[in-house]
Formats: sequence, C-alpha cells, structure tokens
Amino acid sequence: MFYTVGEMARQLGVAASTLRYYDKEGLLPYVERSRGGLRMFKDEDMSWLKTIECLKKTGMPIKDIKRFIDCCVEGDSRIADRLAIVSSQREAVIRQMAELQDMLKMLNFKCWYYETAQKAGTCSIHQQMTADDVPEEFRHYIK
Amino acid sequence: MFYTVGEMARQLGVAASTLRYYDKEGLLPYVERSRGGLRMFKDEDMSWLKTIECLKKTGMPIKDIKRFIDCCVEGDSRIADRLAIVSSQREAVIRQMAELQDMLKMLNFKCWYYETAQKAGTCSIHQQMTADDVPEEFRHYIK
DNA sequence: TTGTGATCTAAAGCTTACTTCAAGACTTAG
DNA sequence: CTAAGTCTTGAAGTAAGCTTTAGATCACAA
Repeated sequence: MFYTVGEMARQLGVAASTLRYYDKEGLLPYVERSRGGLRMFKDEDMSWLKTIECLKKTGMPIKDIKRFIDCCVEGDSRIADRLAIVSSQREAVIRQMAELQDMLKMLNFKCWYYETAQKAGTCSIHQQMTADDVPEEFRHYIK
Repeated sequence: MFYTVGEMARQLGVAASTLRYYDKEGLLPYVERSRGGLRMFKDEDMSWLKTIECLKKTGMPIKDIKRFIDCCVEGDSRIADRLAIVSSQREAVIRQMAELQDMLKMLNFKCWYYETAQKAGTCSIHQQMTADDVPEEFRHYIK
C-alpha cells in the first residue's frame, strides 16, 4: 500500500512541500521511490511522521529531530542515545505544561479582571476594590 | 524608582535589544525618557512586560500583542475587546495543554519502548512481544 | 573635564521553518 | 497518443522575532 506525497500530506493535514522539505532535511530516511523518481510513502512512514510531529509539537528543532532519526537509523547501538533524547524531551514537555499552567492562571485573572470591569463599565473599579473583593486565587496578581 | 533598559532586561532575563525591539513595535507605550533620551522603566512597565511575557509564552504573535496593548491604551471603551482577547487566549492555552498531554503520553510510550529495548539489548524485542507484554496504556501505539 | 561604560538610532543581518517558483518529467484516463 | 494533473529539483522568497553593527550620545565618577 503506497501513497504519493500529496496523499500523505492530505492525511497528515500538512502541505506536500513540507514533506518534501522534511525529506530534504533527512527526516524521512526510509521513503522509497518509483522508477520515475516519485516518492512512495508506506504506512510505516506514517508512523515516522507521527513521531516527527510529536517532537515538533513539543518544540524540538528540525536539526535535533534529524539527530534523533539518525540515531534510529544506526540501530541497536544507539538505543541509549534514543532513550536519552525521548526522556529529556518528556521532561521538557512537563516543564512546558507547568509553564502553561502558570500562564493559564494569569489569563484566568485577566478574564476576571475584565469581566469585573465590564460589569462596572470601567477599569477604574479595580482601584476602588479592596483585597477582600478579589478572589483569593487572584490576590497575588494585584499591586 | 526608575530602571535603565539594561537593568530591566536583567530582571526579566531577556536581552536589552529585545526590550528595545518591543518598544519599537509599540508594545511599551508608557515608558518614559530622560532628558537625554534614555528609557526610564517603572515598576508599572514591569507589569506590562509580565503581561507581554504571558501572551508571548502562550504563542501570541507580536502583532496581536500590539493589538491588545492598543486596546488597553484606548481605555474603557475597549474593555469588551480586551476581554475577548484574553478569553480566547485562555482557550488557546487549554487546547495547547491538551495537545501537550497527548504528546506526553506518546513520549511516555517511547520511553518505555527504549527502556525495554535497552534491557533486552535490541529493539527487535518488540516484534517478539505480544499485546499482553505491553502496558495497557501503551497498547494503542503498537502496530 | 575627561574617561568609561551604558544607551541611543536606523539599518542590516540572522535563524528557523517553510513556501513558492520555474521548468521539466511522470502517470493515468480517454 | 495526448492532455490533465501530479510529481521532480534547486534556488529563491517569506515571515517572525530577534540580534548585531556602527557611529553618536548620555550619565556619572575621578
């Protein structure tokens, strides 16, 4: 079962040019070619692309993804390196989530701030409020 | 209490050139200048920068951050717009966290995969494993 | 007053991750 | 066999978000 670059791109929701770019950068080492030179993607290539997508969505630069792929191509001798990479990326994601959680708290405060201002018709309501008027979770954002 | 651009940059852990760039892009509308033209940051500017940091860390482009700042400058007439912006950003963060959560699951699987391969000394162990050998949470990643 | 180090501006440069382009080749339906 | 649609390549272009550079100015201490 083979797919062209266009079919593959549609399945993944990306542009065909993106897949060609990844290929050029060495991220797709196992994609076969037809006699005429056209790329022939297999289902296995799809799972490579899912891995690439995962690393990309968690902020890994293309060059580092290539390094990971290179480790995969080298086989069992590089298992420890591959583990180190996915493990450190896992920790990076945990840090990202913690940071996003903090940002979410701040945005929750901002939503409350503008909802309150909207009800009052003016932001100056917040100068008149005392700490008691502010939900406890938001108090550390004021002043 | 005033700070120079360098002091401010140090406090925020960014380059001074970044703050000058933000200023040029119109993200810092309230920064005063000394007689000689040097920027004089106040504590209030710090809280603007914290807001900018929040929007930036949650993926908002500089141009959209500027639009938000512009709404702030326009005053009470734009409270609804400001609420709409922070509220939609809040939802964007929730989506980002959900996506990261999915990616984390995949990375957890990859960690397990390579830990198992490392113990066995070869990735081919995974071809020999049956579904029962795979922790239930990871089963949907195989084949 | 004169260094010295930080700051100023505008403009150019850099990096990442693609996207677009041009010209030609492949594939497939009719 | 031909036409339409998709594919190929390398090279150039794009956008975002800074960073660097150059030459001038500022602030403060000796």
